[in-house]
Amino acid sequence: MELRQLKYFVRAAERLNFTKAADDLCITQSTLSHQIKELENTLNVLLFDRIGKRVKLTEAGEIMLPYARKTIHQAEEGQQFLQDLNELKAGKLIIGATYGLTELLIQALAPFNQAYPNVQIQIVFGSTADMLLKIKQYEIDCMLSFLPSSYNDSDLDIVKLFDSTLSLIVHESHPWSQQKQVTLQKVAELPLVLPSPSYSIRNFLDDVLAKNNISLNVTMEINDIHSLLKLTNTRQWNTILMNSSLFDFAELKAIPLEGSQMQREATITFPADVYRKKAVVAFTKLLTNHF
Amino acid sequence: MELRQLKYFVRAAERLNFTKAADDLCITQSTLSHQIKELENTLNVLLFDRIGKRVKLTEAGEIMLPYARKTIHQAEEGQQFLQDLNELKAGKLIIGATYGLTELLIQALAPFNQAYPNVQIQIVFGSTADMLLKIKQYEIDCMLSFLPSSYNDSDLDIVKLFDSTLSLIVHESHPWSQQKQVTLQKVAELPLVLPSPSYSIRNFLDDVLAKNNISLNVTMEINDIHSLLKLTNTRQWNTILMNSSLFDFAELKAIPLEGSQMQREATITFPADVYRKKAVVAFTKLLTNHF
DNA sequence: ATGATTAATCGAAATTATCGATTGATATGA
DNA sequence: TCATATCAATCGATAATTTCGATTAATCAT
Repeated sequence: MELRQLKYFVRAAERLNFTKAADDLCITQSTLSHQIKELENTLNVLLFDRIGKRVKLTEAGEIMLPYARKTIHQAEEGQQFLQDLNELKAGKLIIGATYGLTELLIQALAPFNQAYPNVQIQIVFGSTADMLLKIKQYEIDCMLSFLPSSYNDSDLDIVKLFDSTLSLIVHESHPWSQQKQVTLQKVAELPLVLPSPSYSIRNFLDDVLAKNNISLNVTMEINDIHSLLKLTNTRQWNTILMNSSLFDFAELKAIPLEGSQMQREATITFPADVYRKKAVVAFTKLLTNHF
Repeated sequence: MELRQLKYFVRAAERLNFTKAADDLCITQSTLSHQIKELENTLNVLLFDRIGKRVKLTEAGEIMLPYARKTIHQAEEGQQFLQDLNELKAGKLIIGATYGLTELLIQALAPFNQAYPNVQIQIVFGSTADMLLKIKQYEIDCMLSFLPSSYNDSDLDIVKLFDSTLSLIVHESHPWSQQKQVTLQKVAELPLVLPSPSYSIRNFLDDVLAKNNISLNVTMEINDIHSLLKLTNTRQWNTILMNSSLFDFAELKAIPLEGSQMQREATITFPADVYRKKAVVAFTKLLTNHF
């Protein structure tokens, strides 16, 4: 059993297609087949069911997969530690983020990159659920999301960044733009463009609406936050977002919605009990110092 | 970086003497030196200080050592789990069954659990059609049902367990309780409580009745086999079931119905052409040995 | 039927690990 | 101080392993 074989196995298990997995790994399908077989021999157990031209994990394969992942990760963690020791002259930081925190992320990246120009950054956007999966599979180093800091999972370490309030976003020329608060009832009068139901903020909003038995005047749905703000900037529509999603549109105003259940926590989440890269610590410090 | 190299490293770090470590590992000192150097190259850091003929861990080596140990351990832990699985010290068995075979299933489960106490068992009751779907989607490992062993489906592997005969179930105090057979005509005279039409045995029975143009005196329908037997045990009603459904009611007698089309095969069915878990094989052996 | 897709297999080539012998450095002890 | 023993590094040769490319056989979709 070698790390190489475990890496091949994990990729094959993820793809459930030897040819494509081999492609990913930059080896031939023949090599992959051979090495998987070799691994199966040393483990004395079949890892894949070969059903015709299909492959599928056996029970043993399902069991071995998380061990393989953990083994590989463990080795890489040690390597990462050594690299960090080399004074952040190298390294890689993989950040997951939900779309609602795009603006926060982008604001944080600029100073981080200035401070550590040699740290390679990789951003992965996705849903909170996607991210949680990736965190557990060690695919990302940390994630920015609206996860309650009370969310209970011993595999996770969740740090609160700030509270964010569900807000009506209007152009500064809008008659309400100077108001300190606004009720949902009033918002129902306005023409709105909202984020698609695939966004967690939309689910949050829909929950609130259902609880208060209010329905809105939704003229458009769109699955990109930046486009949403651009449309609001045309003065033709208004939208609803967490106020933290609004950053560098100088002409837009966020008016918090009145009510107690309108707040969510923006948090940064890490896999618990594993060594935290220097780059991750630096990035986190940058974020928390900001608030 | 390979597990082999990590193992060499750990031994060398423990011995702080390459020659002796190499001896322990059954390789030559030359090989050990070479592989350590290779590891140092991929990690881009020196793991040992070579002071004259002495070797001693560097700071990096000290850091890497626990990671190397953990990595190796992680891999071996997975291997151990698979080994256990192979000896049925672990594992999971998902069995589908139709309600009519509840008693058979329960009788088989006790000795199985005694033999393999660490195998987790999950039972899924449902109709034969449900089960067939689940089998094809690999959601269950096997199913117990009254499926004809001649049922033709290349995706399935069907093994006959025994023949079961449609029977009148009466209390031992019933005047007919010593009879060897009884005709459907006679049964029509008795007050009956029958399984609901959602059960396959009921469909089977209804088919037989239609073919013979007989109708019964049904006072109650109930969708639970055990309750059916309890009601029969009160002497107030009688019922009709496959004789194999009757197990541990000592005071009840099953009188086979006369006729050639009264038999059905109890079978165990597997998805064909896929790896069969050790637990499945053991469970099947236990069942077939019983008959 | 037919063509496309996929995993297994086989022999050859490339790469890598291992060995044995040697070297050079350095402790140790007379 | 000098000989000797010990130890890791190095080198060239060999053995083992990995990888590749081509082919086969099975099966899936049309």
